[in-house]
Amino acid sequence: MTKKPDLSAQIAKDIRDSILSGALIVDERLPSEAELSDQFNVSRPTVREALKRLAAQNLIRTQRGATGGAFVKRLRYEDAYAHHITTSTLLVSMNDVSFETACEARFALERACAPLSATRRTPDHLATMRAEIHRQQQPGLSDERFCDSDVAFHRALVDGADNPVLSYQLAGAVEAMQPLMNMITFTARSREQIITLHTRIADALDAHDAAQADHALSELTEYTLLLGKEAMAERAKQA
Amino acid sequence: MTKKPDLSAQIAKDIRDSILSGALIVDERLPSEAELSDQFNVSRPTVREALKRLAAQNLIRTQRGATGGAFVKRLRYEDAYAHHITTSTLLVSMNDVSFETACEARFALERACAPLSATRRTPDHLATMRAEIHRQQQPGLSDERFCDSDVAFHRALVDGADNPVLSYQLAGAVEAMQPLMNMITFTARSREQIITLHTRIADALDAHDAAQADHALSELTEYTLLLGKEAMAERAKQA
DNA sequence: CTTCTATTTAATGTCAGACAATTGATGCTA
DNA sequence: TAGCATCAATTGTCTGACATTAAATAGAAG
Repeated sequence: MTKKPDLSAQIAKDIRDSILSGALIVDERLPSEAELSDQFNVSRPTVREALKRLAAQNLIRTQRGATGGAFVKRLRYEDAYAHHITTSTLLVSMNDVSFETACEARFALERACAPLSATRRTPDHLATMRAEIHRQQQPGLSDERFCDSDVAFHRALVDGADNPVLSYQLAGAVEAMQPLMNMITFTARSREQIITLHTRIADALDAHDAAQADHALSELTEYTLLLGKEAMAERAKQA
Repeated sequence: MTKKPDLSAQIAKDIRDSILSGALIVDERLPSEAELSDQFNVSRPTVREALKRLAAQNLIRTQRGATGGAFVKRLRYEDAYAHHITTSTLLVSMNDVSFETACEARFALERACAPLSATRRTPDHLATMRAEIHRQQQPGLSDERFCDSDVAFHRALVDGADNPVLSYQLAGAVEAMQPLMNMITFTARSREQIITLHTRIADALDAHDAAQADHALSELTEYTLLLGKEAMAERAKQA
């Protein structure tokens, strides 16, 4: 039952808890590395390792110079996004999540956004969606670019709900699917099908028609699952 | 436009990219700290800071001893959960996300799970939900405990969908709301109301009735928003 | 020959002290 | 007052050492 002491991890946990509990507030300066090593009775390198751990989690930022030091960082969506996406992607790839599971999660969440997006989408969101649809129609587009555009389209849909919490959680599900989507070979016919559905979705949001959007998204879910199943079968045959 | 070099951050990025790209696979051993300091032409403490960053992101684990070293870590849901939840919580609290926004996100996502949960929930999930409902009826229960039970109830609902990706993304939205929920004072009457809706949800899932579950969840959303609005008004009055 | 034990060894964990680089603050000068 | 040089505090980095851990190995006992 003896735990594994790891001073830098313990110290990081201590400070992290202080931030989480509100004992340390945003932009507050932590004691200097020298002071911390006194307080915790460890050497400066050990304190530094702890601080680097916190920095990796976007909990603090450091600044050099006379008035420098480590400061509690206001966690921004942009910073959290990158982390969230890589974690989600790794979770999917390292735990052998099936195409079906990832696909189901993604579209279930997107359908949760659709009604809100139908109400709140701005002309800007619609313009982005139309632009991506247009891009998807380009003849020489590689499969990978097609996927990129697909993600951009869906991101606009989600952002149309104008709820940053939703956007954040969704980003993980949408981006985590991309590696799986990239395993699909999109034929001209399947692209056409997808673009038709994208257009129906954009039209529905344009018309503030949540039911239509939901219906088109449902069809898109089914179709994507079918494409995935085909791609997996193809892959299995080659092995 | 001069960037800020920060060797340990750069090295961490290098290694992280190698993991993300698949150049380093799960359980593969990284070079020793001494070898890494040679490769990157930096000192061992700098390498260590980089490795600690990666460890904080659950990307590697380290092991002491003769055959020890740093190994690419299989990212587990349990590990990712804790990180995801603290990040989501901080995002909400540090960016002044309103009760309405967080609540809307949470219930929109839960409603996305409900149809799946109506199909797949096991007797185990139902039992958990019933147990939490029972707990919520206890007379002396503190508001905080009531919230805990509420979270547990909804977690069971989400887990009933039997989709780990969904559960993961949802956990962030549900847990991030807890601090906001804790600002609410639950009267006997409001608890009764919530318990009634929880019972309707459990009954609906029991009967595989997705429409009923959705309807009850919709009512619960409205009611929670109302409670939140009252709590915020109360709070504003006192200030 | 097998089994247990002691030793070796390679790795991470920690420490101490030093110097470099950065940057706001201070004080001097014109 | 404005501009400039200096100072001081702090993080960033390096060197070298020792402590701790745990597998592998060699040796002793049965």
